[in-house]
Parts: sequence; C-alpha cells; structure tokens
Amino acid sequence: MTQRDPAGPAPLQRGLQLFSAILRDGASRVLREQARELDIPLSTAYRLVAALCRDGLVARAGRGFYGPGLELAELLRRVDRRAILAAATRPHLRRLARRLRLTAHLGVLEDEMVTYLLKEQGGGPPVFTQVGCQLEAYCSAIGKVLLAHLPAAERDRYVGAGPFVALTPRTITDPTLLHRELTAVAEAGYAVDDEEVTEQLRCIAVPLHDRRHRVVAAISASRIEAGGGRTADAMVLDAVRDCVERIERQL
Amino acid sequence: MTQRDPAGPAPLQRGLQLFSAILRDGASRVLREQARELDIPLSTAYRLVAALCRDGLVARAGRGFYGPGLELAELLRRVDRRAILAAATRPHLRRLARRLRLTAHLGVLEDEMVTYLLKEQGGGPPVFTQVGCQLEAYCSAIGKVLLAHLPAAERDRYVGAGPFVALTPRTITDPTLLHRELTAVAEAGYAVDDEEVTEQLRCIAVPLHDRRHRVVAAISASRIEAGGGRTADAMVLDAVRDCVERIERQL
DNA sequence: TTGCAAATTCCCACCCGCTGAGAAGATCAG
DNA sequence: CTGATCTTCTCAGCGGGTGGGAATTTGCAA
Repeated sequence: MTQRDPAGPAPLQRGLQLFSAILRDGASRVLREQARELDIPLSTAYRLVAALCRDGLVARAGRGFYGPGLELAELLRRVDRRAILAAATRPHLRRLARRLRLTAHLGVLEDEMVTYLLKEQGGGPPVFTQVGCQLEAYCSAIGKVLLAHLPAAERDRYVGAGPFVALTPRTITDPTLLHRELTAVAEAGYAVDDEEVTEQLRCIAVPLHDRRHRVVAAISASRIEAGGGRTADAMVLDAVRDCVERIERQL
Repeated sequence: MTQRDPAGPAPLQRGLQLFSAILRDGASRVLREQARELDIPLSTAYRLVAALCRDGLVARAGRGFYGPGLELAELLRRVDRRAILAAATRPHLRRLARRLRLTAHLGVLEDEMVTYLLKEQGGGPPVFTQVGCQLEAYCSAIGKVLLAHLPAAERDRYVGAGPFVALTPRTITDPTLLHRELTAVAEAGYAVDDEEVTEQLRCIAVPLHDRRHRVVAAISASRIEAGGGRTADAMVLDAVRDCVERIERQL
C-alpha cells in the first residue's frame, strides 16, 4: 500500500494529498487529523499548508481549520464539468474516428435528453448531428447507454413517463420493450442504435466512467450504410472500448 | 524577484504554479510554453504534470495540452465563493465583535441588495439582522461601501433607478445626494450608516478586497445607542480596518 | 485579566530524493 | 513513410527538504 515510484516528487505529492483532503472535508476537520491520516508529520503539514495558502488555493478558517481559498474559486469559475470531459476526450475521439473512418460522438445526459459534447468525423458520409445539439435519449445509442446506467428509480421514472415517438419503423416505443432493452444494455456494457433514429444510421455506444466508476458520459461510433454491416460490429465495439479505456485512464 | 524563503518546498511550489497556469489558460497553450514562462525545465514540468494528473487535478487534453481534471470538478462542486468568504472571515469577525463588544457583519452585493453572510454578536444590545437576510443597499453601511466600489456604469444605473424609500428621517433618498455620498465613501474608504436604516443603529463598514484588489465584500461594525458615539468612531474604524487587513492577508 | 491547551512557528543537521540535460522512445500529421 | 514534437528515461551530484522537539503565539473560558 506504500506509494509506488511513479508518484512524483514527495512534497508535491503530499501537498496535493493535503489539498484534496482539505477540499473534501471543507474546513470541518482540524489539520492535525488530516495530517495524521495522510501520514504527514505535523511540522511538515504546516509547511505544506503554508505553501498552499500562499497561492490562495487554501485559506485558514479558524484555529486549526483550513478550507478552500478564494483564488481557487476564481480559477474554477471557468472550469466546468462538460468542458473538462470534452477536453480530455477530444484527441482520443479524433483518433478513433480516423482509425475507423466513421463519425464518433461524446454525449452526456441532461434533462433526460442526450447532449452532444463532441463530434469527430473520420470519414464516411456525414452524419446530421451537431455539437451542442440535443436528441431524445430513448432511441440513440448514447442515450440508451446513459439511461441504462441511471439509478433504477430515475430510469424507471423515465421509462414510465413517455411518450416515445417513433422516428423510424425500428424505434422502440413500447415502455416494456424499452425497459427490457435498457436492462440488456446495462448487462452487455454497450448499446446499439440500429436505424432507430434515422434510416441507414447505425451506432454503437459505450459508457465512460469517472474514477469512482460512475457513468458520466458515453462515446459512440456511427456509420451510415445500408444494413449488413453487422460483421463489423465486433471490431468497432473493440475499438470504441479501447478508446474509452484510454480516456478513463486519464480521467 | 526571485522566490523568497517563505515559499515552501520547491516542488510543491512549482507544481502549484503549473497547476494555476493550467487552470488559468484552460488547455489553450502547450505545456512547453507554460513551463518556459515559469522557468521550469521541460523535463521537470512533465514530472510535475504527471503527479497532477495522477491525482486527477489535471488531465491531458491532447498532444502537449493539459486542462483541468475531472476529479477537480468533483472536489469543487462543494466549493462556492460565499462559503469561502464566510469561512475565512468568521474567526476574525468574531474576534472583532468581542473586542469591540458590538455586532459585526460580513455582507456581499447580490441583485443590488446586500446579503449578510455572517453575523457575530460580541456584546451590546441585539441587532435585528439575520444571516442570509437581504437589505436595501442604499441605506446600510455595507451596502454603501459595495455600491461605492461598483464599476461607475453599474453604480450610476443603480442610483438612477431608484426609488429609495426612507426607512428613517435620516435615510438618503435623493439620487443626487446618494451619488455624492457614494463618491465620498469611495474616497474615504469606509461608509457610515447613521440611523439610516433604523433609529439608534449606527454602523461603520469597510470594503474587503481579494488578491486582485477587487472589492468582493464588506465588513461592518454596528452599535445600538443614542447618538453622541461619534468620538468612538475613529477607534471602531481602526479596529475594523485592522480586522479587514488580517482577513485580506489570508485571502 | 489570567491561565491553559492547542495551534503554529522555529531550529538544524542529516541524508534522501529531487534536479535537469540529454538521449531514447512514442505519436501524430501530412 | 518521415519529420517534427511530445513524452519518458537515465543518472550522478548536491541542494534543499525533512521532522522531532522546543519555543512561541493564539484563542477561549473562567
């Protein structure tokens, strides 16, 4: 359980640990305890905290208490979850799209709709989606993946709410079938949209997890083609999964 | 211009500098440039970034580009500006209130109203305010300080908008007089509310600046007493200013 | 006001581990 | 494929971080 070598410089390492602990506990614990928990000698902990304070990332909040600093709030105004996800994903998604010569998307669930955060065209016929646009969740591959990993209560509420409009003859509109589909998706770890949104559009989506293994987004690969591409599915799925794995490894 | 001694461990120091730079530039610049700017050898910069990535505070956003990490967003969901301000200020405000045996407040401007973030009673008759409550800005000491330091355009709009209701005979309700008052407050660096909100309530407020010298809040000391306390003003003002100075020194 | 307990700073010699130039390796764009 | 650039690795030397404990300061309560 000891820190392995690839941990970086010790002072930075421990300083960041302390930083995280302070943000996590939100000035509700005394420094001494946090230091003990992290195996940092008190004397050293104070030295580290002093450095953090100096940069305004941390601020004293009473005797022994430290909390997030004002400067940090300043820095974080321009940081939002979506931007982070998009930034970390873009290069990988681009590579995926190019390698497979198709279109790849990154999407999240917002207000029960799928919002597309990224779109990378790597070849093939153009797809109609646009970055920032929203699509119904129940019929798109990304949407189904995200719905499938929702907490059961939320997912059931969505399925029970409807109505589900048929965009093509293949769109799943029956709540019972949709529920079954989502269960299968959760089980399989990926979702397929086989011309359920638009004729000739076939997508495969895989969930993207954060460090705590929560599903925060999904990535899809879309091809426009007259049926029969079934054989290529396995390969595409592997490629997408590989891509997701790389992204997750970087957060 | 070299780092003085009280800067803390070098690796932490430089790591945090890099961290700040990465958050500030939002993945729009290559690491190499940021490193050069901070006088950090490239080789070392990569080592530091690796450590930051390991904790999820930073994430790779493409060849040479780094941006904020997901874990950071997670940590920062529970951080907001008001909480930070309040946390950093509370102990100082309490001490001020006790020392002066009166009531002290921390307030910010929100929607052209003053919102009280903290209230510390150190003695004397109770004051009617409550934490979280909002008060008109034009008549309270904190409000006048905050208005006085608004960008000219915003301040003029406020003054021109009105109407200003008289809460006591001493409330300033004439736009021209209010404008003059605010100018004087900006000049003097403090504001006085002499029974303009409630009879017998006399407050002195001083602005609180962040590191970039922007006014982000104000602190006031309130006394309830029949006039004549004029002589004590200087002492109270000094104490409040001293308190503000201590707070600002910690951010 | 005084006193106490806890927080915070200070000290310093030892020695660990960080440094950083450069080379080697990985990756990407065209 | 190839060049350009990012990224990782290596390594020996020495600068500076470490941390136990003492000294000092601080805040609170009686």
